[in-house]
Amino acid sequence: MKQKILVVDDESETVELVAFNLKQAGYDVISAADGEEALKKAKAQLPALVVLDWMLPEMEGVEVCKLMRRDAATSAIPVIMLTAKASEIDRVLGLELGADDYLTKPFSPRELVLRIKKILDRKKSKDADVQTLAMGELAIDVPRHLASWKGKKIDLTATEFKLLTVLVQRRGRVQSRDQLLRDVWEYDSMIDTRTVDTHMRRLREKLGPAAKFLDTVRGVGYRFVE
Amino acid sequence: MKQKILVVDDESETVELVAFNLKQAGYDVISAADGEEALKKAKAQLPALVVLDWMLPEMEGVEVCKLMRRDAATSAIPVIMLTAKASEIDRVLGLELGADDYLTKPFSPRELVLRIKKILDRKKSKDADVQTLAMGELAIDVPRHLASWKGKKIDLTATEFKLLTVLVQRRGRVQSRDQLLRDVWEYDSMIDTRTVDTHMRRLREKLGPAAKFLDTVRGVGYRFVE
DNA sequence: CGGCCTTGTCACCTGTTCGTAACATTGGCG
DNA sequence: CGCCAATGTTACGAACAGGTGACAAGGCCG
Repeated sequence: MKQKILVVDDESETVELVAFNLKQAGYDVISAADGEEALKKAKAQLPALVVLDWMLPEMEGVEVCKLMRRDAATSAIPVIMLTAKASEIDRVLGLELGADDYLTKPFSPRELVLRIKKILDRKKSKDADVQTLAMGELAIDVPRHLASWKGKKIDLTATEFKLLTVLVQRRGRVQSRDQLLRDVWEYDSMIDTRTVDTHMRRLREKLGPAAKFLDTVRGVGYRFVE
Repeated sequence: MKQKILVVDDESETVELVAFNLKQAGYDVISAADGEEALKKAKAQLPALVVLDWMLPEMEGVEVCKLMRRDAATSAIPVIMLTAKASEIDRVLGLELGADDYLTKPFSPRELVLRIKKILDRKKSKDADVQTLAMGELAIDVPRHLASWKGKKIDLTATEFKLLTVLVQRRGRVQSRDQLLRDVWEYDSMIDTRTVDTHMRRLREKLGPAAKFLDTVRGVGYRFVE
């Protein structure tokens, strides 16, 4: 089964050049010429990776990247950015955007293919074992939506499960209530930050002995102990 | 503090040979003769690195490696595999297992030590970079919201932590009370500048011996000595 | 339709934290 | 040496943050 790659650029030459090389390398290619189209296709077709031009009409490539990260359906799709200015590189790779790699224009199509391959390979191997997280006796199976303690299943609601997953994935680091609201409840939820507390309580209740992993950091937020 | 290395092999000669050379090189060595024991010790003692024989009774070295990777407690520990067959090399280093390096038997103990050193050094320099401020024995980890003195955790409230962070980030330079109020308490707080003094006192109290870093500059403000 | 589960919001309560003021000490300077 | 301003120290009430129980508004399913 071929992996699908979405190429986003408003210059049709660039798209064609990239598409040709990627097809040659054995990938399926779909394309978009502006940000809106890109988002729609990304969400509808769930490509394995997105090649995204920094400069786009209407919406900046930056915006597209941010919005993709925000939507749970597309947040895990790797993004490679194409940029004209080397000076933007820091922002691209930084946490603000979370792109996985970048290339400055003009770029060698061959190098692009190589980098794509590297990212997809890395991701494939990660998916294989990272989808089940184990913390001592606490196990979390993300795709199957199952959590268990010492082999015994724990019944969690959708929100509780997502909250737990987010905390575990960032174990060690403290997450503020706002951050959790953004990442668990999706964006601009007009939700009271105290709601997080309530869900933490329910989570703790259900986790029982495993609740010891959930740490409150007064004045800051919550953390899953390492 | 010596780094601990776990050596796993069912042949006691090999273990002894390796252990001898590693001790000579300044490492602490623990050993295990089979997979189960290896997993137990890896989890309990959290060695800095594991040397793992490919062939083990009961459980294959491969299995041990996979299981270690799956448990969050041990997933970050580097593994070096010892294998008899050169043909297995691809699988070992491949993404399937995620070993960090390999050696084919028979191997030169000297080379093993060199490779271990290389891996541990690489890892150390990686750990040092992110957001962790270290001042001698005083360590501050911003995302984890942890402060420690000689490895021992210091309990700080949110404001104390932020005050310390700001001072450390600008170590060497004197910060006026007004500046600290702005940067730690945010916006133009209507707060008495003497409040800073009180917090400095609390901070000093909790830091104990590390309080020597906090310097009062009479008539000006405070400074974290370099 | 009715009951059950989920979820967001309150209100209440507790221990902790914070800001302030009052008092003690220190250090610079004449 | 003695004074005064700056800083250290102590104590305390108010404010706050987080835990907890209760509840109502949906949503889902039989």
